Parts: sequence; structure tokens; C-alpha cells
Amino acid sequence: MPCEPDRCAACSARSEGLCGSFADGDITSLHAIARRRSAPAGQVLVWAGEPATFCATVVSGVLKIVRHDAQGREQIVGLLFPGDFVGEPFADRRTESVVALKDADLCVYPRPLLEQLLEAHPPAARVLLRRALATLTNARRWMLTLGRRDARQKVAAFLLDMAERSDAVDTLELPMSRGAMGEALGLTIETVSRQMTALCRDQVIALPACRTVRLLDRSRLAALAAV
Amino acid sequence: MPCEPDRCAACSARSEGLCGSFADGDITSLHAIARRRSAPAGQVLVWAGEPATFCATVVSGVLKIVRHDAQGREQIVGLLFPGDFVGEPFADRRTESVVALKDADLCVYPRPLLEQLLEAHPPAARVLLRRALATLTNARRWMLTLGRRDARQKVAAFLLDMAERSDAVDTLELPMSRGAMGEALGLTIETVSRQMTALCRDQVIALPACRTVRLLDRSRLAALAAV
DNA sequence: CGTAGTGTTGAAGTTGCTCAATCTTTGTGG
DNA sequence: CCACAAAGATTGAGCAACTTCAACACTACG
Repeated sequence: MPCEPDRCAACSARSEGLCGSFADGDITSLHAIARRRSAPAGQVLVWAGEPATFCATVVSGVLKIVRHDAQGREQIVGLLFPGDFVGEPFADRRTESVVALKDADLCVYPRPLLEQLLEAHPPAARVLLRRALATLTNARRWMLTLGRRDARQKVAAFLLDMAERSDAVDTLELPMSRGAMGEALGLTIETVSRQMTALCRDQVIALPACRTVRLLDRSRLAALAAV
Repeated sequence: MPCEPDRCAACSARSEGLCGSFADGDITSLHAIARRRSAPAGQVLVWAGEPATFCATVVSGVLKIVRHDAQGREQIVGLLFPGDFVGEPFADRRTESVVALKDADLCVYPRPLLEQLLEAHPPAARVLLRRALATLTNARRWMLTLGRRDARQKVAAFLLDMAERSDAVDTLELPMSRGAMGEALGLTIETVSRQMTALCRDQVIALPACRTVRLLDRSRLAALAAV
């Protein structure tokens, strides 16, 4: 009688994403192809341009997905939190880099084996489809911010987004530097910094520390973001 | 013995996307839930905010997917060409509008029936997963353009993208106005227009007509786009 | 105590937007 | 077939916003 492997039973991401599509008895088949890996903040897990050898589930930590162009400019195109799926099945080559913003733990699956598993276990493919569609909708929401909002609105929208993801009531810890915020928002470090201090001056937020944001007036922040 | 319905057999999108995941004998089950619909250029097929009642496959024409914010600013977040899949299964409410840029024909599926079909027919879910992942990668590529490139590079990148999609050798027909280009690029009409004439002046493209672009120097265009 | 990394602030310079006028194309009715 | 209206596209001038460049402050860590 198949039972749940200990590591999965103890995993905080057990009920999330891909893993959540497997029943306790079934999870063995996913566990069988998975190995654990951890990465310190700053480490590059995936290099754009390399062959795509694995996918993964984020167990803990935060990662950024980055694209760069011919002139070396960088744009963060996604953030990965615990439970999120990393990588793209069916794609032989990576077009984006993945970098740890904070120390992270991953559950890694070799891509060929994962693709076999997706064939053999239809609920897994459906769960990935659901997530992919949700991620796409999120990316498109972000496109509106990148294309149409000014610096103030971008920063406000970013803070709201982070607040939602960490379901913070009034204080939230940013998982990244001003530089990374700029990469995500299509702004320079300086502009991000100026907007943060401006929001502070206007009593919309407070900054007890560089990366600690207290939301003083969430509705005004939402109004500024023009969400 | 099941055979291919006439309408599907004659359809130019038969081998594309969702339909392509069904064998000639199987297509009946998709055909059974589908009805045809056509829309003239300019017609709104989906209103953001409405309940999501259907998905569809584009048979002919071009559609735009648009998001708007509280201040009414609009951003095109995707374009749909023949064979592309319209709508988001599993999402109860639309967050984006879909508008025909050119007269279009669609093959429409009621969402609940489609979702049942995805359960019953795993290859269909896998095909949608593949497409969703590819669309996501495309959206992310576009995010780099929106966030990091200046007006000249945006317009150059857009023209290259359109050239690819219509696999044009040297002359391509834009399926949209300058205004829609601006919506897609996060620029004003005026800026798009100025960049187009500048590219013309620099002998990178020629404009026999407003929406007809002749690519005079594709490699220089690529260099300008900084792809 | 010095150095490196990160963040803030200021001044000057560009880029793209706004507003406004003009030109072109398209479509409609006489 | 032409005239006219409406929509789309182009061009120009002035302005606001963001970037760039530069200096300086704060923190952490050896």
C-alpha cells in the first residue's frame, strides 16, 4: 500500500501547485523523480540560453525570473514564491534566467521525467495549465503597469502587489533591493528611491527600515496605483 | 464509424492548437460543442468584467486582447491570429477585453462543456498547456520591450514581431492602426508615427501605404530593436 | 577603522507626452 | 463620379517626467 513519503508529508508546499495535484498515495510517483536543492541569495539557478534540463517547485524563499536584451538591459518578468512552479516543460532551451533573491529551497524534477509524468498523470497537466493561465493573467496585468503607468503609479502598484502576495495586514518585508524593484518596474534605482521617499513624505507608507514597508493608507495607495 | 465533420475538414485552423489535439475520428466531440461566429472589425467579443461564458479558436482574422485601468488607459496585452485560442478556461470572470482588429471568424465553445472535455480528453489539456506556456514566454518577451526599450526600439521590435508572425519576406501588412500600435507599445500615436517616419527616413523600411511596410534592411531593424 | 554594498539626494539633460494644426485616406450620399 | 465628412496619420512647439551623472549617507563586515 503506497503511503506519503516523509519528506513530502513534512513539506510546506505539499498542498500547493503541482504537488497538490497528487493524492497522498500518488505522490510517490512525483517524489520518485524529485531531488532537493537549496540556493543562497544571489545564486543563479538557471542561465538564459542554456538547455532546459529541469523544472522545480519552490519550497521556500523568493526567486526572480529575468530577461535581458542585446544591450544587456534586464527586466524582471516574474517572481516565484513558495509553491510556485519553476521552468517550462516542453521547451528545450531557457530564454530567461532564474536567480534567488533570498535563500531558497527547491524540489527539482528532471525535465524528461516530468514530461512523462504529465502524460501519465492528467491531473498534473491540468493543474499546470491552471497555474500557467493564472501566471499569464498576472503577467498581462503587469504589462499594463509597465506600459501605461508613471513612476509613482508603478511603485504604488508594486507595493500593493507585494502586500497581497505576503498577505500583509499593515507591515510587509520587501524580498528585494531597490535595484531589483527598478528591474521589475522598468525604472532606475534613483527613480524608485525618490518615489518611495515621496510616498513616505505623503504619509501613504512609512519606512522603518529600507526593506520594511508599513502601509499607512492602503486605499490611498490603491488610488495612486490606479488599479 | 466516426468520421471528420465537414466543417472541421474544411477549416483552415483544423491542424492548429486545440483542434490539432484531436484525431479525425475524435474531432466530433469538439465539433459537438462548437458553434461558428463571425465578428466585423471593431466589434468587442469579450468585455472585461463580464462573466466568462465561452472560449474559442480563431479561424480567421486578427483580434487584440486589451486591459484597462481605473483611469481608462488601455494596454494591448496580446494579439490573436488564426489557430490561436481565445479565453481562459477555469476563470469565471474576464479581466481583459477582446476586440476584432480585422473581420474575424471564430469557433466558439461554451466554457463548462469545454472544461468537461479537457477532463475527458487529456491530450487537449496538454496542448492548451503547451500553448499557454508559449504565450506566457511571448508575453514576457514583450514585457522586456515595454519596460526597457525606448520608442525607436519598441517600434522596431514591433515590426520585427509582426514580420515573423506573418512570415513576410520583405513586405508586410499591419493588421492595425497607429493608435493600436501605440496601445501595444505603451506609446502615443504621435510617437509611433514619428518613429515610423524616422525609420523611413533612415531607409530601414519603406511605407508604400500607411499599413504596408516594406522591410529594406532587416538586420539593421533587428539591431535597432536590440533583440 | 576602512571598504564594499545599498540607498538617498541634487542638478542637468533627454525623451516622450500634450496640445494644436495640417494632411491623407476612407466612406457616404448626392 | 464628385463632394464632403469623418477618421486616421503626420508634423511642430513647448513642457513634464524620467534618466544620467555625481556626491554623499548609512550599514554591515572584515
